[in-house]
Amino acid sequence: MPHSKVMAPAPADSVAERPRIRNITELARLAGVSAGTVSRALADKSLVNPQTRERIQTLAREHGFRLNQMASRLRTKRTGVIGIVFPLGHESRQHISDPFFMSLFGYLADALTESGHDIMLSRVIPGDTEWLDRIVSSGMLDGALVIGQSDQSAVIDRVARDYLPLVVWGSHRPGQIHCTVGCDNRAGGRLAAERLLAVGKRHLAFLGETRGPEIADRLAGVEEAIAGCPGATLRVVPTPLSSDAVGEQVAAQLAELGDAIDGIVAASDVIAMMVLRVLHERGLGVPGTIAVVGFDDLPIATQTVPQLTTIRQDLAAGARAMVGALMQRIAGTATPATVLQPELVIRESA
Amino acid sequence: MPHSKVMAPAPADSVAERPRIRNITELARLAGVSAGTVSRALADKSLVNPQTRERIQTLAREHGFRLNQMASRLRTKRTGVIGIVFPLGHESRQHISDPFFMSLFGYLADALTESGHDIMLSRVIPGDTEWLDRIVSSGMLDGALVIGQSDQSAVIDRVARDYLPLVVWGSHRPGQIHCTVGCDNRAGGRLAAERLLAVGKRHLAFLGETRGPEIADRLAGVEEAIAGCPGATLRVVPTPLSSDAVGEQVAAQLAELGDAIDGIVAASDVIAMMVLRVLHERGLGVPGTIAVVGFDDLPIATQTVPQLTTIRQDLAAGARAMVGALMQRIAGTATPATVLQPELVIRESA
DNA sequence: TCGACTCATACAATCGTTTGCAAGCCATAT
DNA sequence: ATATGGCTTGCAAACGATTGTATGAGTCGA
Repeated sequence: MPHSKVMAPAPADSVAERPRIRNITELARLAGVSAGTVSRALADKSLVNPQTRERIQTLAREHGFRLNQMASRLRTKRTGVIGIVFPLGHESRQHISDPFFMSLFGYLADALTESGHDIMLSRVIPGDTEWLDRIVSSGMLDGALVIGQSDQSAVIDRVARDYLPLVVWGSHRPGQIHCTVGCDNRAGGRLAAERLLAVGKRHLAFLGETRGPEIADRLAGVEEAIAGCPGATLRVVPTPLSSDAVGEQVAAQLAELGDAIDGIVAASDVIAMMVLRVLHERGLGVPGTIAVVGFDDLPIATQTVPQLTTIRQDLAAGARAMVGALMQRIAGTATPATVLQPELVIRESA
Repeated sequence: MPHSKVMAPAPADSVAERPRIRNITELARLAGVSAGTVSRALADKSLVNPQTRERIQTLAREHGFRLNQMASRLRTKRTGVIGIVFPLGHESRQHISDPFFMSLFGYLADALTESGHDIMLSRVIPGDTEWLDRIVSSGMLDGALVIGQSDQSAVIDRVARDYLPLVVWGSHRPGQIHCTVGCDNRAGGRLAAERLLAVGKRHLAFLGETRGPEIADRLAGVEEAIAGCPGATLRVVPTPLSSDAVGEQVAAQLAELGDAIDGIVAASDVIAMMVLRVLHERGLGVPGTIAVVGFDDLPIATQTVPQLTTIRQDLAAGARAMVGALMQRIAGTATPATVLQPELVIRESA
């Protein structure tokens, strides 16, 4: 069958006038050299005569010629693409536009493009335990970054056993195989609770879904602080990190808690933001009646009313650490986990 | 089997034990067939005997074998990857984590993965006029989606002239070559201003950077409404959509405007949010003293205090329209622009 | 029993680039 | 004049999957 090509709506311009150069061989014929030479010239290899190189490069530019990446990547076995994945184990309704994910993603994107890599965002099919296997063995990636462990630590560990170029944002646990970068969530939780205790609050609630190690560690930190303060109490309320209905859920939870509490540690700024809104609607003063501490210090934390007191994770540094570790692993060197120190940022809500 | 013995999670390395299968030929030898047959079997082609097919698929699964995507894509000339780009023409400090971008991106990601496509996020080098050329001729993409025209309409048009699979979120202008999906920004601007006029405000300010067609259209709509209302005045203040220092900038601008205004049309919800925060700090009542209308109706619009009255763009519908048009264009059919109708959402701020 | 016909599989060319090796050219040293 | 060696360049074999065509083994009817 002949090549049936659909015609685009009549274009006509200078570039299209010249016969389209479709591959390196055609360009080679045009330049009067061999394909190999063109390849080397375009790659700026020193083996070709500077004049020839310049001539070929000019020709390529004039004809708007670009190398076919698929062929090149097939040959070199380097794709220049890094996968970024956001596992949604226990919260399949969690949206990709989750602010935390997006913030870290933005920093990662900056760091990766800086080092000349493209980014592929991979879909995670909820309920599938092979999600990471599919992604790393797709043959499209030089390496992968996973944002958040969710409740998928076991899956990640299994893959990490024989796939080196993999770095994960999350908590490091003893015996864990995969390389993590993340903050000391336990210390962060402790800081949050200590702040509330310091401003005189005694009856705290923790809002967060503790199935993943990160949030669990934050809760552990809170519990530690509580244990160190006689008379202090803690209620734990499972609240998903973010989803469509989380607003109403928070409202219901707070209504149920009633007057039993005077301080809240939210597992994330997003949850804290919803909490502030609900408290405002119920006419409860923040921080007077109930004080609130968030976690993450996302940009939105400064935009809430009142501004959010929160635990800062340095995501820019975290992203740099992740990319650095990944590059080492791509080069073949295993890397240890990185633990960043969280920091209490005092604003108005506690 | 004797007493119940706790099984250490059987190091499922039954996979790792066997010699690693690296390509289709090795798998073929193992299965005692030819490479071609394996290829067809894995692709579920009907030409192979069902038994053979099943046997090969099982073998592939046991050995954790996946096709090399690069090779496959080189051969078929289909990549299954769609590029998503965010041009940053006049606002190079605008961050990739811009909430509007991320919201639309989220919907696009959903729609694209639904249709079995991968997503590649491409970097735009500020100050480079070849950014889109590089992206579309990288050979990695089946098509591209551009989010926002910024001030790059000319560049986009030039590329669209001979690259069909390209769809852009933004405004449609007469004579424009590239296919857009977007809302009627002029109508949206008019709705916003009319709302302010309807609640008795007469001295309005428009906060937004009007170099791109979208914001310019919104302003045009506002001006239309003003023109239809004797005694109404308008001040236009160029405010970037989002960047690191935009908060302070808004503060300075509002301070300068002083008491000259009683209503604000913000070019986006993000700007509106900053405006609310600044007004609150300066003790100005919203909507009493100054009423505020945003644009976009992002999720954050319901989280502000007071909740934001804004112009809703249906991003979910927009994303579906973009992906639909792109699929048609990939198949070779040109598509017309889609214009969605914006809608006034009245909350508390105006 | 033989040709026609199916069905399943093997063969081999192809996608476009990269790269080790060989070959050609030219200048310099012997 | 010949050998030596440095630069350039050409040649051809990969990379791994896909697919049109050819081949071989059965099956069936006459």
